[in-house]
Amino acid sequence: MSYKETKTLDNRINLIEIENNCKNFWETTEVYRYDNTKTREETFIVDTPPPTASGSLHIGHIFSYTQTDVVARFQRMSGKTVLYPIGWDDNGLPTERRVQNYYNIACNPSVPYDANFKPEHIENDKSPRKEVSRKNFIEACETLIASDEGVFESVFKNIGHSYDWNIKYSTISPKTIRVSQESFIDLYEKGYVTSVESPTMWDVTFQSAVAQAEIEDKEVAGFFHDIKFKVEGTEDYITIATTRPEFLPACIAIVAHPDDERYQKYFGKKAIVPLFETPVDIVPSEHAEKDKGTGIMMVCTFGDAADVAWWKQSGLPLKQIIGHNGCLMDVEFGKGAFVSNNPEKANEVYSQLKGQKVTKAREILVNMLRDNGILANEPRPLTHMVKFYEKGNQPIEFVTSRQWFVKLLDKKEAMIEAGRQIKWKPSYMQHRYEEWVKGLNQDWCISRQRFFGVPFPVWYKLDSYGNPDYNNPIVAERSQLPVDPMTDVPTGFSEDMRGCPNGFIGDKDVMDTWATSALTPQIALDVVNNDALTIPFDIRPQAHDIIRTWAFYTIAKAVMHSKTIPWKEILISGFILDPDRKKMSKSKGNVVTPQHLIDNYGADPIRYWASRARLGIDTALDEQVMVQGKKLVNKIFNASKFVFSMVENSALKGSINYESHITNPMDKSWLNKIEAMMQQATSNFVTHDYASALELIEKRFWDFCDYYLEIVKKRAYSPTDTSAVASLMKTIDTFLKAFAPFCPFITEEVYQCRPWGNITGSLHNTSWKKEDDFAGITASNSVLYDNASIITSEIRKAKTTANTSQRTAVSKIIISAPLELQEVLKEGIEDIINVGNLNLTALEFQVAPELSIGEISLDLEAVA
RNA sequence: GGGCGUUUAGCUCAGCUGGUUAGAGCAUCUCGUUUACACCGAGAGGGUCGGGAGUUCGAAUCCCUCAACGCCCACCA
Repeated sequence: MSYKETKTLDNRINLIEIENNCKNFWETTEVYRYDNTKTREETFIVDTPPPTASGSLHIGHIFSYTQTDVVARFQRMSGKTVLYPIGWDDNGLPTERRVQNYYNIACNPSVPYDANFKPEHIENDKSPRKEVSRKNFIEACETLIASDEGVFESVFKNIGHSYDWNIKYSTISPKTIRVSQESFIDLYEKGYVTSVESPTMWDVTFQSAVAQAEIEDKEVAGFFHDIKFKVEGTEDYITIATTRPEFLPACIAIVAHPDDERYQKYFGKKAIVPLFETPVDIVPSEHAEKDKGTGIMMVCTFGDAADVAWWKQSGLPLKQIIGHNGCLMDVEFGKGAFVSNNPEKANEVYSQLKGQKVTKAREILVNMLRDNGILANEPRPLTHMVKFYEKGNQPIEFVTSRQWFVKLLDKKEAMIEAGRQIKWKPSYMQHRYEEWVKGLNQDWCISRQRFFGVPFPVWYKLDSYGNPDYNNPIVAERSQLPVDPMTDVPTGFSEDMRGCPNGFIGDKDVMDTWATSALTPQIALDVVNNDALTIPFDIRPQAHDIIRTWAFYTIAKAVMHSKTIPWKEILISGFILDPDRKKMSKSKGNVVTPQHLIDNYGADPIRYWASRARLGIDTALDEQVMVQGKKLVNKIFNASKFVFSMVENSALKGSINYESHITNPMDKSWLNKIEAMMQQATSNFVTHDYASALELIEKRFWDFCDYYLEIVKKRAYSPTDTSAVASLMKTIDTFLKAFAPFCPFITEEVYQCRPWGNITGSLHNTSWKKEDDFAGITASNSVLYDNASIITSEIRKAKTTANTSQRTAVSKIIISAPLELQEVLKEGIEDIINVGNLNLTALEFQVAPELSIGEISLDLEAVA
């Protein structure tokens, strides 16, 4: 497979054609294929983030993923084989939500499977959501992600990311499910994971448990309600301020600060919950603060996280009133924990609340309080922060349910230590990680009451009454994996025993999506199946918003599974902000999609834009930088074309020996700068500072176009010269490699059309730099070239000042310089005369003892 | 309330192991050019480096302090 038929550059640049040729060439010749036969030392491993495949990519993805690609490309050209997998994070709630909306269906596990059901997308479908079986729902998810992922794949290919597409995975594939279930079993066997019945943060919209990392605070308007509680055995009332009066029926205690003078006399007494006539203890507790509200508060099960903590240490019975759907459950006063002095009245009041949503119940209850004169005054408006599930639109509630938890709180030290062994770039990002770990106050709830995810490889035995024995789960054997306990059967049982007394049931929950994506290193290793490779990987690239989730959970799992770190370095990219410096997000509606920018500017210019940004720095979207990139790409094309024409014109073609041809001091002086550039760029790249490398290379490249090329072009066109032409060839070759990680398309095009040397494969499989690249062809310094460029600049300035054309001949130049410098300059006299458009006689040197080497002063005479 | 970051030309950003006159691109203005490139070239103007105080022979760079903005966390009766 050759790159293209005619190996010449077009007269004008055609980016679309170039991009298509490259994509085709790279794919058919497998330029980016990972070599599975190499050792760990010969391999560079990237723990690529699997993007959430539901929905669309935004320009921020392209930004950060391109930065990683630049790093990976450098490593590849440095002789490593690069394990650079790509995957899709397609399990979990985002996909379910998208599927629900796209096909207008909802999953109802009690509906039977319909083999003929085909999900269909109808624009603006207003009909009621069709309920389908769990299996039909999962199939619909699979259908939609297949097409979403196709779109992602083509964008990534269009932007030139060098993934090995053979190493592609998805987090819902059977292989991944096996890895994830194996992880669960390992943690279970180590005793790190347990199932616990306890109050959990619960999203009532999705009716699922959620984890601390998925919580987002939102500012919400609400009211303070001042409610009067009678103190039993006295005529006194105490006023309690609450934002959640609907929790009155679930009140378990009244607390005030132990030092609070106002309430000392009530400690040990009971307060009567109004309307429900429930006596509750008034107790001293640090939980209350003297100067907040009225200084005295009610504890309910559960108004907030603090209530949960207080309840756990109180030993008091649980009064759960919020159901899984966010409505008030059916409870009966006078029974169990729901004590009342007047159960009849309490039940009468509660009957008006039950089945209502929280907000409606609050409204009803407040009206009843007002009507009964129990409000000390009218509700006072306030805005306060309320916890939401990050993808939900109703506040989370605390609901008691059975969930699987990974014990993390006892491993904080180990996780902080692991974080310290990883090199964070930028280094201050490690702070964020440590602060998060230190602030962790809950274990990791990994079960979700959803459908499209990794099932728990667990069943429960049923006793003779049909009750599940949650304390002794039947965990799948590793050889069985992957399993779906809802359809697969545990060893020793048969399908007809499912759901029957003395039989079994499957765990119907699925895992938190992070429980699987925290295994991306293990998933990648599983895909390539090479025993020589292990964690830690070389780099983990990711954005800073998911340090608390993805980075944290990946470290946690690596520590728990193998007591090691998952990667040596973590590269944190910044965000793309919209031009008003606001974070781009779907909810703000300011998301910019990448494909039209790629279409407008071309892939290389977009990559240039991404590569200019430093790690960790948030950057405003600025198309001016893409314009700059486009100019650079255009210049690479044109300068190369120009050099090609000189090469075609000269005798130098085929294989050349640079050392014997590059003899002119001016050329050697220039190549000294090129060699220095490559050395510096290499050391920048070694620390993943691609942006500094690019800055350096770009600066030198414009220097090349503006000065060196102008200085030597006359000589290069002369039939007797070979040095300038050879030097230009070496220069172009070097720049192509230098720009290759940043602008893979244009550099490949130019490389393939190069009229010299043997071209056997892709530029991107050539070597970035060899030890002896510049042996024998560079001067020991660049004084000659530096001064020649200063003289060139001065001549141009003089002509511009004289408002005359740059082609005008200069009649005389007097250069003042120390003698040593004059000697150096005389070695490049021919080029200096050419660039000034002078006669040989018109250049004069003057001795200037006050100047030192490297300094000149110039007198131009009579620009004619 | 805690942690972290940012603040440099009209805009987007470099520079910050302290050292000549603080840089680039875009934008603005002037001039030029059509055999590498109008997706062009040559040049010019434009900044008391967020404010204040300090260390130093010397500070955009180091220390302190204040402010604005952003992100994360906590509180949220």
